[in-house]
Amino acid sequence: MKKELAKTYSPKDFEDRLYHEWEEKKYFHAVIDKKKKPFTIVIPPPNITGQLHMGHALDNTLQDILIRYKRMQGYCTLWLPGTDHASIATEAKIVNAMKEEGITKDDIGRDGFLERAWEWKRVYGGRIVEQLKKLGSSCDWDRERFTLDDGCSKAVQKVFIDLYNKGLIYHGERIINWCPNCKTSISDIECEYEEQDGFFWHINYPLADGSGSVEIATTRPETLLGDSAIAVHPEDDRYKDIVGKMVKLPLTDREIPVVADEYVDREFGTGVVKITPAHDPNDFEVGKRHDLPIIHMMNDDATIKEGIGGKYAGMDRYEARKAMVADLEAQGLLVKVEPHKHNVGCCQRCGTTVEPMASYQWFVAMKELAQPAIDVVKSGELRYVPKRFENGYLYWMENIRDWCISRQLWWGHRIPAYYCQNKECGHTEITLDGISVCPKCGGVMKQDEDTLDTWFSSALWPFSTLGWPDEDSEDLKFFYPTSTLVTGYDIIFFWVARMIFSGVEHMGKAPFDTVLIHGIVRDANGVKMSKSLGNGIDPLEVIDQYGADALRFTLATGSSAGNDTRYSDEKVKASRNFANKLWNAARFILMNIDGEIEPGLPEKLEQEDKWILSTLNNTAKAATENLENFDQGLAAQKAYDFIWDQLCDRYIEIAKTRLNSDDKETKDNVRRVLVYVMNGALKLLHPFMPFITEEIYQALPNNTDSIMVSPWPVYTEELNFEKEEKSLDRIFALAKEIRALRAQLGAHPTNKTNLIIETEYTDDFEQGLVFVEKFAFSKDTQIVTKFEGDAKQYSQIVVEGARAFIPTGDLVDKEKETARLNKELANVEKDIKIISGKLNNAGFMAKAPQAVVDQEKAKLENAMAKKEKILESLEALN
RNA sequence: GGAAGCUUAGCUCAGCUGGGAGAGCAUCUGCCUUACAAGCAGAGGGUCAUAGGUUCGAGCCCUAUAGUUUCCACCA
Repeated sequence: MKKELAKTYSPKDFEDRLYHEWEEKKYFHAVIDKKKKPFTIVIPPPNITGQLHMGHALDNTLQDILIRYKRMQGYCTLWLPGTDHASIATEAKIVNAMKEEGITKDDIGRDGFLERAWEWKRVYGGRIVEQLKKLGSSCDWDRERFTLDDGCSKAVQKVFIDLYNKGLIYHGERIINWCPNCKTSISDIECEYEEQDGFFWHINYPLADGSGSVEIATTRPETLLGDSAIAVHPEDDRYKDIVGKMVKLPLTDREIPVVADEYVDREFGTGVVKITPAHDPNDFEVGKRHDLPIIHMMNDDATIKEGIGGKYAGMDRYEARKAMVADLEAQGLLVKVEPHKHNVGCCQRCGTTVEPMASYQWFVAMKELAQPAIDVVKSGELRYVPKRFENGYLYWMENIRDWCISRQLWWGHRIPAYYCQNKECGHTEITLDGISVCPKCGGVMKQDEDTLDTWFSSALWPFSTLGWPDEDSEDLKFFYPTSTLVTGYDIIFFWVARMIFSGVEHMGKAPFDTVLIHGIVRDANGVKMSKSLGNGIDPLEVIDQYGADALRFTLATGSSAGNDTRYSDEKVKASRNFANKLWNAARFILMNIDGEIEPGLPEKLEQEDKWILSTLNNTAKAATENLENFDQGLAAQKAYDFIWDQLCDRYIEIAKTRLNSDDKETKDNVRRVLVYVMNGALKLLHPFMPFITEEIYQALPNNTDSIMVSPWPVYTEELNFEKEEKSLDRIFALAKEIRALRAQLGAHPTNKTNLIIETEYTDDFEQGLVFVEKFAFSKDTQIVTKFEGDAKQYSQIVVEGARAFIPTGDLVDKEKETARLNKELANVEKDIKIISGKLNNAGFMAKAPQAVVDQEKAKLENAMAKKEKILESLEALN
């Protein structure tokens, strides 16, 4: 024996130890073996600002399950880990930390800031990695990457340049979402809409020729300062006459034209819209069509601009709104104010209301990139599990807009664009190598100050981490495309979609064949766990209390693909109890094998051995199918049911008789089966509960040092014992009936039931009978003799043709027994009615498959027999 | 405004291509049976949201309705 198991299950005592052992033995490390098929997962890189939360725990548990399963199946498995620099999130944290010290970014400058950022990474970047290890994640840490490391940065630069050269990245003025708090542009999907109660202000714009005024309605009166026109629908008869005229822009001395544009909805508001090209995407388009000036009226902190804003200059946008509305009212230009609900875009990061602004930024032209990314899903080259997530993906891709990728941040990949400072030259150079002298005019070149959207680098993750752009990288050749990507539905657009088009564009192949989508983790009340609500539960505390295995098992069985899962302590406790059950079963086996037992099965198998082996065999088959279908929860459940119900509650109980035998061979045989079945069960459970299964496996006799690298159980015909399985399942049904009867009769466990059995079954039942004697129904029942004498003196139980008789005596309460029998009689009669109804149905007889018909016929026969017996018994009682 | 998911036992959820409703927790009863009380043996509890339809047969397929959640769009 190699190892002792502690008396009580205490995961803390071995989880860390085993993890270190695995790491030392390099079990996580993928060594390219061309004889094997690769199976690769790239981790969704957690932010370096992050702390492990339940979402990570779920995501990584699912990945580890797949990886461990495939590793045992003999694939060359690589789970590639890493972290994300998380440009905006990290920068915000550092800025906040600096605030405490009373320092701003400008105080320390770009280099000083980056120094701090790297220091932050050094201190906190490893935190989440250590936390992932607590969970048991079998990542190849030798290949750990960081989105801002040299390799990834090189990939980013190359992609930028390639796309620029193909004309798919461009610099231009567009309406972007501006966060006045983060002081950077953000992409469309980083802008989250929130319904707010606002107002609709109706304002009169006087016609310049003095012939009256035009009433417009707006939710944002302060942007009036940036108006460059008002617009009406070209076919709106009400306003036909004013098109082309000028109106006086209130609160300013400007005059702006009335234009006609089909964009205007005649039904909405007054049918007249103020056009502010610099601060509204639709107005921007209208402005382009009518060649209107773009008037920027706000600074990057959302205060009103000097020079445009007049007396409002310097005011915050909401302050200005108040002041302007008051002034409009004073001038009699405010017609009315209506309450109005509308959606306001907010910064995903900080919640500040974003300001749509016309701005010069870098964009990725998406249309051309999107099409192949649509095709790979439509053709089935890449699939989502569950499939329904393909709809959202395709819709998004088909309606995609250009991606704003430049950020006014310092922490990130700096844009490799250099501009000639000589205004007459103005040359732009995009280059990997940096450049300080203009190749055209010899002037000074300066690099773009901006960095790239953090998702630009994560989009390349499946190949940048494997060595790209080095085409000769062995890792890249062997492991790309990767296999399964596991992530939550919340980042399909941010990340998955972008990886797909990037992979197709730069590698010519989709980056993975399957995207496994899971839901989010909610608390016991179904509320999304979040920092701000404070309802998050720290996975590390759960691990500390119940063990990583219990947490993993809970998360794996808690939901099916694509669906949210509710976390509750009760569930973890139940999982821990299961681990405890397994632990004790293992202890029992170890206690009884008493020295070395040869791994492998004995020559002679008893009926119950065949039953448990066959059941294990079928469980392996079913669980494997579940895993292949990405139904991890179902596979885990199968292992659970097998271990608890079949192995512990039945086989181990049965085995006790033989373990007590004086015959060495009898004893050894059952010991070997016990060890074999336990090993098999451990393997089926290992992907879900890696620690406890390893700890037990190492204590049991077997052929491999670690369960991690032992082969996955494969279904085999040799261990398929259908007859024994059926026969014993029938016996168990009988046992259940007997126990139920005993319970109803109030029999005390020490008061043994004398049991007499009669059956129409011959061979296998005779064997079953022998077995029943061994099992003895948990020692509360014993067989005294075969049936003889007057059936009327017995309570009886019928299970598919087998009958058991319990002598009526002190055990039987006459009234209770009569009631029980009457109830059973009613049930049987109901069954008979249903079944015969079916059999008399011409349609059923004509169309149902023969097997179903036969099944029904057998059921009817059984039920009829049962009815007879019950009637007999009732008669006997009275 | 558009789309998708969900509605099954008191609670949380499984139920594969249609063939007589399941688990865990909770509740109740009896047991410290020498691996495990984090356990064992039982019991109760469901017109599978509602109404139609297809079918010999529907929790499962179709249609509509209600409730609920989420995503997308964002007409000032």
